[in-house]
Amino acid sequence: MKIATYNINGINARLPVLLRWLAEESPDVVCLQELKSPQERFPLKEINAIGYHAVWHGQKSWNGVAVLSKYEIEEISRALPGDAEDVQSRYLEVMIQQVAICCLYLPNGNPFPGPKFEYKLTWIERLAKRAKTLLSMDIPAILIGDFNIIPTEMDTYKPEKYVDDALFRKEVKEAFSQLLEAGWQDAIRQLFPDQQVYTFWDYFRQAYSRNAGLRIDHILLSPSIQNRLIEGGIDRHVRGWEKSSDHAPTWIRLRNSSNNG
DNA sequence: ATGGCCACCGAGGGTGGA
Repeated sequence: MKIATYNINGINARLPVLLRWLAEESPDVVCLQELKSPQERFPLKEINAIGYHAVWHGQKSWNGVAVLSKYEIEEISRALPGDAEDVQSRYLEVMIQQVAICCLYLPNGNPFPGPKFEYKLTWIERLAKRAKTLLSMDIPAILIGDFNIIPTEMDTYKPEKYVDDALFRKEVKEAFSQLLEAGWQDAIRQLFPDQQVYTFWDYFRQAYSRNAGLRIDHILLSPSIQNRLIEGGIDRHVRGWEKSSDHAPTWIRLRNSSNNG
């Protein structure tokens, strides 16, 4: 089973890019972030037409998350527990093929310091709590999406530029490493232990052609699914397409649970 | 040090992204 995450940065503006990538790479499951579309403007017809089911949680102008799948999708939740007042569409938890998949769009948090950064920290605490519950359930689970976290210096082209950036603040890096200490595995780093790999390149200043990137999209595996990790990668060439998102699709392939396929 | 690019909404520039 091939599972991907892709911050699409406006699903209607990027629909040709999304459909082309789906046709070429044929992932089984795709977690999308930043739909930037109200619920009713999600392009379901086009997505169904190429063989994908979809569950989504839209929002006018900002945020919005979706899960596309060739398999049946059972929706578990469309809100991260812990704050009934939070109206931002940033979390969608589903069950696909006995795997709990948590599609998330973690708040950016800039500028630091300020209320947006505080919201980010609170959101991370809520996520950590949900992640802990999932671990206690001892089921195959995946935290996947745009974390807006640069985990280590290795994950940015220029660490010194990001010291006081909300993506690289120590509180945020610590929260990420605590998830790993709790038992979650950073699948992409596991597969590329010594290599600088990025998932995002700014639109500014030819960031993509200079490879001035960040690794901020992540796929974290619960212990009970880690032995199923076969391979993974970042479809960085998609970032070079006309009208592309500033993120690139990031994916892993898992062995089937019942056999070695 | 700053701004640069791109999407959103809505009808012009303001806001958010990372």
